Amino acid sequence: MRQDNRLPRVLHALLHLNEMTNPATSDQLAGMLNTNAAVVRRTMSGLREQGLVTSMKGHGGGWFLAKPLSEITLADVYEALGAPRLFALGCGDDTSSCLMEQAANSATAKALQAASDTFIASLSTVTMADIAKDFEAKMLELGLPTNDFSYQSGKYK
Amino acid sequence: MRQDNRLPRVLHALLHLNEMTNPATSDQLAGMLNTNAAVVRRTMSGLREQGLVTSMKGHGGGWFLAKPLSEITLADVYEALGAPRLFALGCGDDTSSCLMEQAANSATAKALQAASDTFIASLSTVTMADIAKDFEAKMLELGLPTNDFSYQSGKYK
DNA sequence: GAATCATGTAACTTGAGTTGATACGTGATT
DNA sequence: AATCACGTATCAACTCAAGTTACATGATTC
Repeated sequence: MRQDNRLPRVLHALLHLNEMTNPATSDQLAGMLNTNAAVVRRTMSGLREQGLVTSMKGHGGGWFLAKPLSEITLADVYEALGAPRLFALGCGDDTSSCLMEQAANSATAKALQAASDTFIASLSTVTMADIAKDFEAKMLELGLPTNDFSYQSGKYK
Repeated sequence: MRQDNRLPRVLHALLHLNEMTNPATSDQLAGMLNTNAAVVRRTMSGLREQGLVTSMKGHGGGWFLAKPLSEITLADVYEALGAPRLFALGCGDDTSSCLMEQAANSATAKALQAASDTFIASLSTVTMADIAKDFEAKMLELGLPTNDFSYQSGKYK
């Protein structure tokens, strides 16, 4: 399967939304994320349904945060995306009548379950605000003004 | 992407090999794993290279264990398969010049790394012999003789 | 109220990678 | 010499995110 990059993508989008004063259109976000508007709408729709962001139609419309980043954990975002399949690995078919196969599948499933638990737990401990803080720290480190978001030739400033 | 079931499949195969007195042909294993001989050969080739199993050509040839199950951990098997990609999720493109994207990708990567570490650690603590023991326990529980491996109409006995 | 902007959504194509299937070469046994 | 079985290459099938296009709907502006 091709890689599913929706999670890091949406995290990226939320960071940008946090820095904007006006709603960002799907086209603007698409430019930031190097994709197109339809993908943005499709991907962000889950976040809207979960109340993480709001979208408005018409002139001056677009996307904006529905709550502060400090109240959004990475786990919230992952869930809002529909908790997409985490693993490329499967644990076999559980309908087999072979006891050996059941034992093999069960052993695989246990390891995957442990990994999944760790993943969710890891996401739960981090808020979007934490990521924003990391970003700002790096900006300072590079000697850049933290209010300059013209990361690519000022294209989206 | 389609799910990668090589790990549970190979575990299943190893359990069967452990119970056989003669080498198992690829065709026999294919029957046990509900696939075909070419897939078996392809999938098992990594295990042969890592010295977990041996294969012999010609009359009476086939696959057999190169070491006892107690000396094979699930991590060994996973590595022998080439440590196939674990996640369906990606952590984004790390060549981006956008610091926000880097922060988003980094946060995703951390969670994936933690999950991967847990997965490998979990695999490392279990040997194939442990799985075989689980299997035998279930056989006893069901009141079946532990030396009866005719799990499907005695087809492979 | 007409034009424009922007979301909402559907339909189709593309791309990556395991799996399934077939074929054929090579070595070992009888 | 015939047969068995592995070793390997090739090709099609299937899955699902991502890319793309198109069009309907609603909100704003003039």
